[in-house]
Amino acid sequence: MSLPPLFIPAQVGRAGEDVALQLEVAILSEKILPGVSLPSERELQHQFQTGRGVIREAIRVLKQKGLIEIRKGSKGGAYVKKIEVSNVSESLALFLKQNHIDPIHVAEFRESIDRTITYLAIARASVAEKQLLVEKTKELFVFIDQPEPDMKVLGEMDRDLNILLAKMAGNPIFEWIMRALQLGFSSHDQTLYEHPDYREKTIINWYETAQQIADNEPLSALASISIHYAALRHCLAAHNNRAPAEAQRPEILLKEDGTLSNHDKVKDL
Amino acid sequence: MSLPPLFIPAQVGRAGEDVALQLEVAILSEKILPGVSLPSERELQHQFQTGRGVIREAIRVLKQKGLIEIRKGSKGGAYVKKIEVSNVSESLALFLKQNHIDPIHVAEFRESIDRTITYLAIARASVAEKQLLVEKTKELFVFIDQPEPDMKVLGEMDRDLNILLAKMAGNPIFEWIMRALQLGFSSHDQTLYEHPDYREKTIINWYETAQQIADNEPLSALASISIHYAALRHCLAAHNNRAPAEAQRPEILLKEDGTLSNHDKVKDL
DNA sequence: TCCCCTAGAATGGTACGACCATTTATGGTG
DNA sequence: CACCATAAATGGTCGTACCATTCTAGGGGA
Repeated sequence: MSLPPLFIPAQVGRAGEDVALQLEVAILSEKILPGVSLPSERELQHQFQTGRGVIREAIRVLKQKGLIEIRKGSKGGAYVKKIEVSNVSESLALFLKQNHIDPIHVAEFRESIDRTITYLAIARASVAEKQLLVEKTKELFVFIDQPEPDMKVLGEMDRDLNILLAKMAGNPIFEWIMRALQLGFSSHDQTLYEHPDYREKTIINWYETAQQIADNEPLSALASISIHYAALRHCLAAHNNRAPAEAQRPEILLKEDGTLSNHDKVKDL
Repeated sequence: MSLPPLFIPAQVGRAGEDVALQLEVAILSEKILPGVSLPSERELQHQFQTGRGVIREAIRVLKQKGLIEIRKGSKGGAYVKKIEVSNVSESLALFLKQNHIDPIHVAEFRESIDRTITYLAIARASVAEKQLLVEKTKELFVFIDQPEPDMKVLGEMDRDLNILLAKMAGNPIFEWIMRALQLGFSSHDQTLYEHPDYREKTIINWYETAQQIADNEPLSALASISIHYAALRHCLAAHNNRAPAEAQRPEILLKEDGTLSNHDKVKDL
């Protein structure tokens, strides 16, 4: 109760956006703190003087933005949470996905990021963190010589290693970028792990890089990274030759074919 | 019509997510192309065998993800669009806002990106592009010695220069990242332009960098960039000293104060 | 014939009410 | 004291009605 009620009635026509905006402001300005729930939908409905549908749509938007988390049942509701890197990464991943980025460009970008991350990690990470990285890379060795390794597990370990390293750089933006890249192209490093040859080399390379990071040898570590990406480029080139896959983007369909209804313009499954 | 109807009825309990997911897959797999609209809400309602509210919530999610654009009226509907950088930058900005990212981290990230971009631009851009960059940087000189420069125009020119340079790197990812950064922190480089001293130095530095790129002198160009960011760091440090702004994040409130209703836990306006 | 303008249709936006499903708290029963 | 049934709170779904906006087609006037 009380409260010059925090929220004011929404204007019609864009009530949804209005409500979402007011709630977002309240959250970002920390008038509602992480861990606390927003009022229930029915309560908000009263405060905003609007229909419940509007409230629900606004809440969906906030949920999508990663600002809140929704729980069902008694004591349920929309709980404010801290934005986490993983939430934000999705949009970049989506973006990269829909724009058909050439894997070679992704590799190039990642190499650039990786080099900086490595450099920073050597300078900033604690001895314990560096040692942890080495230990984690050691775990990869169980995959060597296996004829049929569990690619899912291997990919996940690789991903975790990359994120761990990014964290060690001590700059959250790098972690964000790395997570986004992993989300968008989890299948990416897979190409390297597919061939037993490359797999072994890549795993050894990971271990050596970690060791060089732990030993504070930036030049050696950067050299290892160069080797890794040279292998990746080589591998990608081989793939491309096998399947040139022109991937021409279809142009936007114009609407002059007025004879078709919307869902007739849709490609068949 | 036709169609083994593209979409299948949604399960209850999480129908909204289900619908959103199916629509997203249809869009990302290009079963529905950019510029074409999804079926109307009422049509989707039939295809998914669900209520209209569910459809609307799903559509809100897609809109928030930046996958579609909604138009009212006849021939209105949810039109698929290509994802644009603005969506990425919005979530990036949101992330930085709620997590109180240190500007120094942004600068660090940008420096890393800038160095790679410069390196690539020297290797890949055409002579004409490089000359264009030089010409554009020359235009900055009109701002030197002006006591009250139009910061808006200056900021815009700086932004365009950055994006132009990113384009010259010949890898779209760098361009997009640069655009996102510019949109997310347009105010960022402003700090450098605010002081007449730094302003002049920064402008001269831009020109020198462009010239060195045109002359294919990567090492000199990288040195110039280092100087630029050293100045930026210095400038940011000065700002921080003036306003330490501890910005302690309040810890998550626990729920043991069961006597208060949800909206009583909210801070007053 | 040509232009404008209005009426209708299509579509998203809002409101309300009912009921279901899930979760938590409460209190009774063994 | 432990366990379980019941009630209450809350999000999730459905359906209907109506409003607001936009496009289109057809009619009326110049």
